[in-house]
Amino acid sequence: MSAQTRPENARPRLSRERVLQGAMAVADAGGLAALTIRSIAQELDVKPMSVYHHVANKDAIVDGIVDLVFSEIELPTPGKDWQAEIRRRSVSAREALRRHPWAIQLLQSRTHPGPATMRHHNAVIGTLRQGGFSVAKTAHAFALIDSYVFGFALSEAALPIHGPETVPGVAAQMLEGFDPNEFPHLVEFSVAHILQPGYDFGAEFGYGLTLVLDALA
Amino acid sequence: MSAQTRPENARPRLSRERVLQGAMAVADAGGLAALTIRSIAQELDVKPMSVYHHVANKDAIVDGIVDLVFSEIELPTPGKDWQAEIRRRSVSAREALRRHPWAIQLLQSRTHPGPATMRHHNAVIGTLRQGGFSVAKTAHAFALIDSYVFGFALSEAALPIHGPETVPGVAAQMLEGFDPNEFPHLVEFSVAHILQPGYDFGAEFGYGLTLVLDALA
DNA sequence: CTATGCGGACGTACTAAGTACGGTAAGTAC
DNA sequence: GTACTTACCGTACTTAGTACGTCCGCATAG
Repeated sequence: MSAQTRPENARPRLSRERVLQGAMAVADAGGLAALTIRSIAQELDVKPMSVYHHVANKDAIVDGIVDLVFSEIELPTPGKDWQAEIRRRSVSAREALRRHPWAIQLLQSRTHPGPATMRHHNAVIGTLRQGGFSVAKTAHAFALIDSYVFGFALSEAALPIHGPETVPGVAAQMLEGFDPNEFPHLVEFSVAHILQPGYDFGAEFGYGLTLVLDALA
Repeated sequence: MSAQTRPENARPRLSRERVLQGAMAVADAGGLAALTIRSIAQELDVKPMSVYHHVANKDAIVDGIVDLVFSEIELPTPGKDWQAEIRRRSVSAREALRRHPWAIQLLQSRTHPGPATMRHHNAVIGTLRQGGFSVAKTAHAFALIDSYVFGFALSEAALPIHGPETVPGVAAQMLEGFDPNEFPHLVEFSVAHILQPGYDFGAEFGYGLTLVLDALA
């Protein structure tokens, strides 16, 4: 029998793509702290040092998975209605960052954008320019929109809330050790809003996005 | 001679406060990666394990310095003109995060707010409420403003730019390895705006802040 | 078929970091 | 003085990133 292919039950060959996908799976499951060379190797059913045949070092892996996240964001189409296109891309970006919250804190430290990141920025800028924005206005709009989108994702990820049922416990824990009378506005806000049934911070996103896009128009 | 006081040239006693100040100095100087127990100890002229007599673990140090950053933000005063007060606090917040850019990526993972953080949130919410915002509108405004402020700080910190003279080199490095024709909008934007003398991303902050505050009014 | 070369996977081991555990010395209360 | 407390430190264990060298299996040359 020819040995040109591996036995069916063998794992496929390692590759840069498989390393990055494995790394993303690890980060999704356990957060950035769980992302170690050893955990990635285990996820891929391989020994740690094998990973290094496909990526230079851990930083390259991190750069790679950040670009993977950008590749999940729907690109706006330059030439079409800018407001609708930017809205679609913003909603998509927020969803991507919700799926991969660990990516947010990496956005800051990564200075080696990958191809998906470049395509993304190019498409956003092109959509604004062809939507009638001058170069200077494009800069304003780009800064405002992305600050809002990424900032919202940051706030959302900072909330230790995973499902409505966890809200009361978290709120109680945050206030524990403090005198409630010292923070009357915070207490009123918690009781009258956050602790109400049906509270969902994520719903705020659309409200702010509409306000921002209208303000730019 | 009495030994009730240490010799003059001796370092002062360690304390939780000195540990946090030392940790902040280390982070300011070398970023989060440089923040290790050993580096903090060296900064304080002490051995590593001595630090642990004043803080429970490294996480407690991180929680502590995040709260220190919040303590540097000017609080808005409930009852006064909300727009002016929120603007002052937002400008102050952005400046604090520029002094301590490492704090941004920590905002996300910290779920144990300190007293300064609580005071800050309380003051912001109080200012909005007494500015005439309903509880629901306060939630909208709070989410929008803070998303913008923190998101802007995140974007600003993500730029590997430290002074105008470094811009061309960074831009060149980012495009290196890519075909410029693939990203025409990005190239136009870079050439026509970013590479112009006097370009300063930070100046965008005020523009977006005004737009956001006006939209809320 | 055998020999040979190459590249992917791996074993070992070094360094740095967090921190558990117990020791020691200086101060404090009586 | 004696006993207790507090602050500081020495040692050592564990987990991480990764440099270095080895081995094995496949592909191609002969």
